Amino acid sequence: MKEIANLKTVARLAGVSIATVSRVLNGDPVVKDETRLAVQKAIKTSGYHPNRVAQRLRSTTKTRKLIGLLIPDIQNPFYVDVIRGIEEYAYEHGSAVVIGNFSQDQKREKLYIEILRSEAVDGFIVAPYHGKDQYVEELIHDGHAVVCIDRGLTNVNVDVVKADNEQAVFNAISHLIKMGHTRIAHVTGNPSIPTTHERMEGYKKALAKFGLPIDPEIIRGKNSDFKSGVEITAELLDLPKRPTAIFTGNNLLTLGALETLLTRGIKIPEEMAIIGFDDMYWATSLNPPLTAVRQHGFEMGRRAIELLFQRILNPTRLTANIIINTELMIRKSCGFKMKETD
Amino acid sequence: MKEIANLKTVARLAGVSIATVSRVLNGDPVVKDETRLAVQKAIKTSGYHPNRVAQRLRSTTKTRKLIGLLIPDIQNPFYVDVIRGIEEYAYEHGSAVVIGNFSQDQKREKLYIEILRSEAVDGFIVAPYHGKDQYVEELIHDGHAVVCIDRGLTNVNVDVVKADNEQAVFNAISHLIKMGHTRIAHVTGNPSIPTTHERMEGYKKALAKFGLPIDPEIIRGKNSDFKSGVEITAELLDLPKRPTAIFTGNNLLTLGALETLLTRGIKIPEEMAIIGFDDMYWATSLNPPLTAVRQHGFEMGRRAIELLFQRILNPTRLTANIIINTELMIRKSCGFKMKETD
DNA sequence: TCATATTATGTAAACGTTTACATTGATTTC
DNA sequence: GAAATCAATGTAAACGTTTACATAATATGA
Repeated sequence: MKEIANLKTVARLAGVSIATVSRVLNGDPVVKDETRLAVQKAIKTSGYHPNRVAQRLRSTTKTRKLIGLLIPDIQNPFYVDVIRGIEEYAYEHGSAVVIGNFSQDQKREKLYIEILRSEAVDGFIVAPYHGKDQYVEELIHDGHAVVCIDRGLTNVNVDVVKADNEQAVFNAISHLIKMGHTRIAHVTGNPSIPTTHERMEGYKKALAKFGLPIDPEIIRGKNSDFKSGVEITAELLDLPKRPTAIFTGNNLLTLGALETLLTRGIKIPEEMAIIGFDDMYWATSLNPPLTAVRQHGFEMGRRAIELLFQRILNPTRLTANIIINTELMIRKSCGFKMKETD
Repeated sequence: MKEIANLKTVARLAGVSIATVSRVLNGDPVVKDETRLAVQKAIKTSGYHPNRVAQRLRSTTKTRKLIGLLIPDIQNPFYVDVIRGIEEYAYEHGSAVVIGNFSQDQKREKLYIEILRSEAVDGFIVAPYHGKDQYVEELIHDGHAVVCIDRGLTNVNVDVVKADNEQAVFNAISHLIKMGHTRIAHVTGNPSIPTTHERMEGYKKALAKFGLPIDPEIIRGKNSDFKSGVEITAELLDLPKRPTAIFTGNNLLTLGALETLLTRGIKIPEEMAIIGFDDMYWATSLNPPLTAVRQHGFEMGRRAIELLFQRILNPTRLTANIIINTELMIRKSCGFKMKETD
């Protein structure tokens, strides 16, 4: 390992003390221009780069440009968008991001929180495991800067950036109803995730508004993954009184549903309409192109880290609750039912 | 901020010195059982967690459980698989992962390398920007533990985990030829990426083996993204002498190609067959399901971090070059041509 | 001209660990 | 019974920074 330049090296080279070098590095206006120049030259020739570990250890006061990110499922492209939004902003500000992907597993979430704590990150962006999340609550309680994304926390005041889940699903279901559907299934996600309930609310309210009955038979859910989408769609198809449309609670469920419809040879949208939550990059490459609820993940990530930076600078400011609007991207997967009912 | 327990706190609580506490924490067998018990109790009651920043600062010798990951494009799900493989293993070993997504931008790659260096990570897993990558080479030269993934480095001996790109594409093209295709287009990726060339090699060798001509007109590429896939496929369709099959160089290009085929109303595989590099989770939900080359990204990630850990423990061991086999997943997107030639 | 204010720099402590070395008390050896 | 060994623990330096404080050099005011 090549011996690496540190403050001492630079100080020796410039013929000053390490304090002066440090001052130059931190832009302290007190140093004489002449000295500053000499130091800057020494920094250059020695190839010095500050050691962020030492910096972080030393100063509890300043922000030290490392932030922690806790993601429930990195396989879900929605979170990849979120990550990109966060990372983009972090990059612009010279910060690095440590990512913990806890795979919707609480034990794992806990371990990552411990690691990130002891890495002394400046703050956390978390999509909590659950609306009640003991570990995240502790984090906040202990005075760490925390911003929740996608999901809030019921017991605690905290900055949150999320989508208008209920409204989004309300709009999507309303659209299906206007298309003439009266028997609309809902493939829901993991019930321990707060968004699942919000989306359910929107579903129920839309049915209620149009005076349609709520049939528990066609509201089904296991997890929020591909496999559940496959299985539940199969169950729905086997029902004596089949739905004519399916609303899927996230992008993985959507793909699972599509696979089942495809292998069973069900025509979309003639035999089964479908709207999915999450408008992914592959939605327009599908045949037919998928009508989907678009969450602006990138934007959400960006807003979250902005909030986090603000909180780090001002730990006592009031908590904010940012709701990002969704868009219903109408394409071809639920388009023809209306004609049947003409 | 709640005052946080450190060695001193624990030492005071247990009535010993901080050295003894440290010894207990590191499992030094020299401490008396009685003392060990007392210390362990104090650790528990104080809620002590070691400060990884201080640990990392202090000891250059031991591995300090932080590894750096440099990814060219986190939007590409192939890399998400790789990340998952890495992260899974890291998690099992109590390590954390700092991710830098450099978006195939060399300046950005450089900044992340600097950050990760100064974070004193134990080692790096990198998919280099280019076969010649000055910054990664410097890293290796300076004695850091580095493993390359997906792409090697031409100038330097380094551990590499990659796919058998050439063979993979050779197989895919051979399959198309056996299906009766004689005019097969190749939508290639960004030419600065080493894998692009390896895949091209496989394409050319397959054509050569079957005595088919190589027509530059139908070998086209810009970048490795969705947009390029859309545009190049449109160009191919507008050609006076249209190809009957397309091979796309990565999953983003594939989706782009599919979108164009879809909007133009081209029937797959009757009017245009397609095989894509990268078998993504959405491949079976496509209509028709996509024939694709499967790279085992998760496995690749896992092997890479195994290599990295080995190298950290033994910096002088010979470099390894692990080639992970791919599989051609034959589905429905290039299935019917044979009949036409019957 | 001398005390005082100002400017620029240096000194040393601190952050929380690990670890070489020193110290203590007990035990063994001759 | 003194010397030597051993076991268990403590002391203090070190990692690379930042920063309060001390110091030195210079300028200011009477």
